[in-house]
Amino acid sequence: MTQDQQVHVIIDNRERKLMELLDKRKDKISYESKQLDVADIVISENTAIERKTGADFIGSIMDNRLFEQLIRLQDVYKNAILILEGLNDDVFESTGMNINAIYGVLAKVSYVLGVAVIPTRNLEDTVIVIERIAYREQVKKGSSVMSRSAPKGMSKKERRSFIIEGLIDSGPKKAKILIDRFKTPYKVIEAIKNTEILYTRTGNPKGINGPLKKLQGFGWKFVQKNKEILFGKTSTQKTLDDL
Amino acid sequence: MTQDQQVHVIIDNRERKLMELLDKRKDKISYESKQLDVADIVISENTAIERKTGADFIGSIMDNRLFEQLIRLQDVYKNAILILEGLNDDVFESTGMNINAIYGVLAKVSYVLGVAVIPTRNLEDTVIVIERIAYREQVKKGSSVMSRSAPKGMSKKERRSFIIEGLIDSGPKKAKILIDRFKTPYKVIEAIKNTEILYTRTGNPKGINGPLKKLQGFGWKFVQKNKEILFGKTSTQKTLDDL
DNA sequence: CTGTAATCTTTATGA
DNA sequence: TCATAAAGATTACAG
Repeated sequence: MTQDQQVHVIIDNRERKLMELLDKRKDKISYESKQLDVADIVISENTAIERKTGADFIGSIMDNRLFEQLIRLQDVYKNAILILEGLNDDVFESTGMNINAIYGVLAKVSYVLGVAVIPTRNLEDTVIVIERIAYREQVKKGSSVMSRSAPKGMSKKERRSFIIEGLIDSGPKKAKILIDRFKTPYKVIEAIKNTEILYTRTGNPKGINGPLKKLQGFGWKFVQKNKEILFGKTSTQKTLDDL
Repeated sequence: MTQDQQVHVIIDNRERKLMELLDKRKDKISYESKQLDVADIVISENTAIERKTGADFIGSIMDNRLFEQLIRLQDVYKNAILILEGLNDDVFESTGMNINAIYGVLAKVSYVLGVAVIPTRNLEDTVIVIERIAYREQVKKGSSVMSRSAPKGMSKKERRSFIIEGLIDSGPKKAKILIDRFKTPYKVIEAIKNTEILYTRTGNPKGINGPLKKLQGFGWKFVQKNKEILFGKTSTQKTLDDL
């Protein structure tokens, strides 16, 4: 899969270094530069990022600007993200600030305020994070691929897709299509059962006929494999009988 | 802010090193050790922490346990916190994992899943974070501590057995019984379809009748739940027809 | 989770 | 119509 879809973000015009790095990734991500007064990077209507280096972070704690900034960020954008860049030993040591206080703030930001905190090592990594978030927000929105292990908070539809995914030879995409069309796993299986493989006169599989016919993405291989899995059949080869 | 009040937490009994460090801070924080199945540190009824070192973090991404763990954590405790301990250069370099993947996971955990991520440099710092969070929960907010035998997720060891496991109320053992008896997934589903729930004269479920009757461990709850998932509504309430 | 390879479906094209 | 090739999409697997 080549995910060459471009994403687009808005960068505060003071983030020069960041823009330089983004220029090197023009094929993946494009940006426009603006004067922003609440965030450093805007991903979408709902999502924006505040970027702080370790020193910035400590500094903004000291002069009490941090919470003001983050609260404003949250006020404007539903998904407020704080990228903490290069919060390493040096920063902890070079500042006269109490370590307890630093972690107290971190705890408050992430779990009381509810701001998503993402630590990065440097600006290069920050670019990666921006790209990933933008990709998720702009391209992958709504293709929730659930991991095969959480049969708990799933809705009935999700659970059915999940069952189908395990029951037949398919991934999440096809499973969803099938459940959307046939509603229940049993109906899906019935549909597969009632779908026939068409052969050419010379005996080569050509296509399918039946309930799955009108759906996109389901061909004779799919039917053959799943019939084998579900019903144990092996040879559906009826070449000469039809004549 | 000097905290005179003691705080109390529950630590999973495998976290020996952590307990050693906590022992040195007896005046600030007390703890009890338990076998926890969903978190590493429990702060209060609503708040619990999963602690992962950099290597743990990468490892749990690779074998897909991370999201399962975090979703369960979130499911049990309203405030789910992930402490990322020592996620430094070494970790990034020593693993063959793609950096994009690592940051993709971080982004998903913190801003899609909504788990509070707090980076620390080492175990000592982790202790500080635990203390700060406990202090906030217990002293500042006056919330009570104490345990809560967490609802266990079904013990699925090797999830690689058979596809019937996708059925809602079936782990490996039941799946094996069903396959042993009915051979193919389709036959299993047919068997469930053909199994009726028996009701008392007053309309309460009593037992089952049909293919699953003679198998051990399959009752009306199993049939009811799975019929609903597989076939949709189950108005199989036929109490008087049989008379 | 991401990136790449493998697999499958569909469309296009020539026999 | 059939067979093959190319293109597009999805799934499988490794890191």
